[in-house]
Amino acid sequence: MARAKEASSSSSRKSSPIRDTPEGDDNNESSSLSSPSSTTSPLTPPEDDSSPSSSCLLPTPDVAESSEREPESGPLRTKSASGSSRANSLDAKDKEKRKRSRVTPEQLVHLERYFAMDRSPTAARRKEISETLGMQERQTQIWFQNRRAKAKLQDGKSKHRGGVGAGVGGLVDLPPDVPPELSAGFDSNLHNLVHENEPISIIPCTELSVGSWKRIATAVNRHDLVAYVCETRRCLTWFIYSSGYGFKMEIPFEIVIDTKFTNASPGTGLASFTLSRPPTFYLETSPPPGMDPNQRMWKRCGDWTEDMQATKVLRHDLVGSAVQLAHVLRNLSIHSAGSEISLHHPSYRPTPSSSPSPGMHPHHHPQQHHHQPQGYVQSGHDYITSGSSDYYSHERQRSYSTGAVLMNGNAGGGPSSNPPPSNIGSPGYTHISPIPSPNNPNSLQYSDYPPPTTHELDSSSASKRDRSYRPDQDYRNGLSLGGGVPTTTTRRLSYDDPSPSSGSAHSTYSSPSPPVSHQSYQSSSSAYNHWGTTTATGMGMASLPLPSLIHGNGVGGGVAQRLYDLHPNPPSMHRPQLR
Amino acid sequence: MARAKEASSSSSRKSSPIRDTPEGDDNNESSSLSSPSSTTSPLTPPEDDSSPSSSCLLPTPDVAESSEREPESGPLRTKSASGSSRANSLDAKDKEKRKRSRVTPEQLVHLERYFAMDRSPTAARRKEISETLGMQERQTQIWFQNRRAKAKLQDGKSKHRGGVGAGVGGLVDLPPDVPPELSAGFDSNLHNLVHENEPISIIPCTELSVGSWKRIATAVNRHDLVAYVCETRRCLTWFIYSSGYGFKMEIPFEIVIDTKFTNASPGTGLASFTLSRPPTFYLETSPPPGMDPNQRMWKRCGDWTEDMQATKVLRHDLVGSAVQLAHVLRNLSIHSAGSEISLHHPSYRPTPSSSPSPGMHPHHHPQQHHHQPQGYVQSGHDYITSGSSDYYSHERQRSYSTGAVLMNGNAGGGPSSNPPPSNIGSPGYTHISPIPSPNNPNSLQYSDYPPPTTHELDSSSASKRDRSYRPDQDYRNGLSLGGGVPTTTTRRLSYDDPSPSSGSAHSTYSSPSPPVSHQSYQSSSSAYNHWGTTTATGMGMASLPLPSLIHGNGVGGGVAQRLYDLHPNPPSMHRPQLR
DNA sequence: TTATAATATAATAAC
DNA sequence: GTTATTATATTATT
Repeated sequence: MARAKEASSSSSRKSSPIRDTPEGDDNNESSSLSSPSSTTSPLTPPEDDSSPSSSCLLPTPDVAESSEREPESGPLRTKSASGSSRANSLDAKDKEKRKRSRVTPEQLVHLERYFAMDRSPTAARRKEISETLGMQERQTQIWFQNRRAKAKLQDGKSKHRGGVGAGVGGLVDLPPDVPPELSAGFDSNLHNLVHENEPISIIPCTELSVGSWKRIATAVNRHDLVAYVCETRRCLTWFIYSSGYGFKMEIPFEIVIDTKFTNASPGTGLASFTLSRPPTFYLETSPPPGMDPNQRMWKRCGDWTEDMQATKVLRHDLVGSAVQLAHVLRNLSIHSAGSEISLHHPSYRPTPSSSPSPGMHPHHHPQQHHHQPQGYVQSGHDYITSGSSDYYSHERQRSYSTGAVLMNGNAGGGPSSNPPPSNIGSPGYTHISPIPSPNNPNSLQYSDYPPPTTHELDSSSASKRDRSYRPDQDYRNGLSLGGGVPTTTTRRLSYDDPSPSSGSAHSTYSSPSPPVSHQSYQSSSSAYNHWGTTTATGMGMASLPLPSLIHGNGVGGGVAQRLYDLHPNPPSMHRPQLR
Repeated sequence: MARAKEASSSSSRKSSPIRDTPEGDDNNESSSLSSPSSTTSPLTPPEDDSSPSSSCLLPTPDVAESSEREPESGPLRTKSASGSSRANSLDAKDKEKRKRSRVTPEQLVHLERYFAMDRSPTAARRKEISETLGMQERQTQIWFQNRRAKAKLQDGKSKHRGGVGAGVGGLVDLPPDVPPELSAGFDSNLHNLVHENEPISIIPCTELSVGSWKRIATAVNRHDLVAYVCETRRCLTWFIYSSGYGFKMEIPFEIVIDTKFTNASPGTGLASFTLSRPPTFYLETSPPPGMDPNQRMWKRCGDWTEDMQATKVLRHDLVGSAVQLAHVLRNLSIHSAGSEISLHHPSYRPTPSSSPSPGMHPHHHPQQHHHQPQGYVQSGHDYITSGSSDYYSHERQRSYSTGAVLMNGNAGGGPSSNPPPSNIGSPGYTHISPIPSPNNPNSLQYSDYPPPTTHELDSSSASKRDRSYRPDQDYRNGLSLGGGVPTTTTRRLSYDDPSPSSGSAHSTYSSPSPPVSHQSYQSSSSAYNHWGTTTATGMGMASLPLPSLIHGNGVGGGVAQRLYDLHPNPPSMHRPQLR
């Protein structure tokens, strides 16, 4: 589809490239010449000079001659032009074109954010970015290229120096081997994305649910779900990136009345937080592409979760790094003695339809009941069955997780119409988004689940991403914390029964019911097992396949959408310009 | 074959590179870093993201957790392995292999030359090149691929810009639309191949004969026969590329005592040059693959034509672009008034066995008589019969021309044994090459002529080449000069009767006798008409189908060989290392 | 000189 | 073998 075109267009790179001025030349070959020249080499080069003359004389001698193309260029090439003698004659002339545009500070801010979200945007995505920022596609492509190179360098450096820290590509995998503490902001991109003024500690996580509202980290680099603790401000924060903008809810330590930690799979745990009151919601105030750039700020707003569940449901379940979560809970516990420590350490070689592991009793709030998916049956494809080998090979599997909410409330498959005007920001926001709900089962057919091996989900980038193996981004640091899970003190002050909502099933893997959030209802198909598997794999989240960027409004309908961008119903479109 | 393997193997690039030290340290902490920015800019100033901060501090984890961005392909990455935290340990091993090698300047020089000769060498050829240059086959393959892509881009560009000049594939076919003058060097590859220090003007040509020695351009891109004029040095040059090395003979304007121009077919003409003395011969001094690369130079040497005919026969017949040739002759004529203008404009729809056209009286020198092949009979496939439609479709036809001389003197079909030591360079060179001569008619059986549509000739690449239509290289720029042929002034100073040797029959098409060189003689059959056809096509030269590289030593025997590399008996192997 | 826009090329991967 | 894309290496620029 569209993609193809873009791709093609991109190809034009050279032709139209950067510069408006068609100039082009190219030829280059720079390399060729460079080498020769550099060299020492005696022969050919020398004589060249003579050639110059030739160029003048002849009708069109050599190569490029292209001189025609640019009058302006005089500088460089002029002389050499002739180059007749040496093979590279071409080269000489080449250059010139380089106009070297400069990204504006504003653009830079956005670019960095996009980069933080996805280091290698697809052509389609690049195009959007380009349009949004008013840059040429080629320019954007190059920017990302260089940015990746830069990141890599930095990573390399930091590693050499610091040793551990920053993972390879600037991604922060997980705590290398021994990072008992919360991982700090190792990822500059992430910090940039979150843009907090206070220091924060990132909590690697893959899934967050509040009532039937759920958010699943789509892909490794997507940073569309980030949890962090700010000791300074004494609060926990759930950051969500959707449609190019950020949303977050802050939970002051003080309102956490109870916590519970459950070991989900090796290295992965489920932390449940019970609050005494709803968190505080924020959305980003980002400057329209063209105006005051660096001004991104957090602006307080009303509950942007679907049905405002976060206001109604006071239990938050976060699946993420066991170590990190345990650490967080421990810290919270400091304030008061906690209790309720649930170490559930499922065997790593679970049998496909294993029974729910002990201590993993799903529980959910009353409010969410209406959203409760029911009748889920898992027949199980058992990824798990493969045994330990799967443990690390999960990346090949796709995350079946989800039965998700569509991005901008785009229900079934049609492109989303212009989403409801920003409900966000307005406290009284009533959820309007046409999220596929149980009521509308058709919007999401589980039958559509792609086969396990497939992981293509982003409708917009599917074709292109297919080949995106991208080794460099693939660091799965198994962080095998071993099965052992840190104990956590939990304090329970009240409110609600700590049993997690059934819908969220964070217990993951051993539990037969899919983690799929609210709309998940449904049926029997074996496909539902996937979750268990996913979680089982190392950090679990890493294995989530969905790659592409969210931000898509109308884009692909149906299936693709439901897969990623799961539960975001955040304010769709509050940024008109972002398209 | 091997190739497949190589390709497959490569997949993981990154894993190992970056992080060598697995160790990790710890982290430090946390928060600190993030807000750094706090500084002046409220939000995230662009810079911060970058890294600075992060790089310093970051120990570890964070976000992503997961690792890899997507499960997808899993192939390679087994990764799984160790439980240790970071996965990459393993995968590292798998791939990595291809670390981005860099071709050396020396290799580049050779590669460019090979490329100039043939843009798409066959696998066999690539293998040879690889061995010669010490590169991996895969590497060579990729180099050619990329080089082709580059050439295409450049061509595209140049075309857009300059319009005329450089033909599509960098080939110089003929003067685009209005180039009345000699086509200058539009083809950088060609110039690189010829490597003259002075500016030159290429004369598109397809066939050259001197006595019974004949050279036919094998394929469009082969550049194995290039004629050019160097105004600076005031000489005509016939360049021949064979076995990876170049040979040339220079004809100073001064020694041209007579010229004659005959129109052969639309756009194609035959220029006959009568000299007052033999030309000067040169061979390339190319550096052995491993040593001083750019050192290719022309070294004077003795006559390298078969039987040293160029020393004995002073008449040179060149078939090529009518316009260009006419222009050349005109220039030569400037020196003295010429005469002898023969405009023979055969009908373009010749009937298969048409009678010889007027004015096309074949003539040949006495000397060559002894080489005259005799008794050849051609049964004649008539390609020509197809009529005008063939005019432009000629490229699909094969050049029947030839009854050729084998490359390194390899007669019939067996692989050539090590060719005779360089006879070249030694003035007294006596031709030793076992060229299939009339004496050994069996070595070449005309009966083997492949069917008209096939043009596959290179034994090594035959199968592969079959489909080589190669649109991009096929520009027959119609240059439709119309049937009209430019008149040419000829000056005749003496020496010999201008009547061309019968053997060479350049008169082409209307003449029943084939242009086939020395052994051609022969007879009546309609098959001989092909020349007319070939020539008839636009520039003619472009239409010659034989694509592959010459250079073949022992490679295919028999038929294939005789087709291309026709009369090259140039010094075989004067470059030992080149194999 | 550093940092970054551009360019060029090796290598891939999907057709 | 072609096209598109990425990782790199280099160059040019500011």
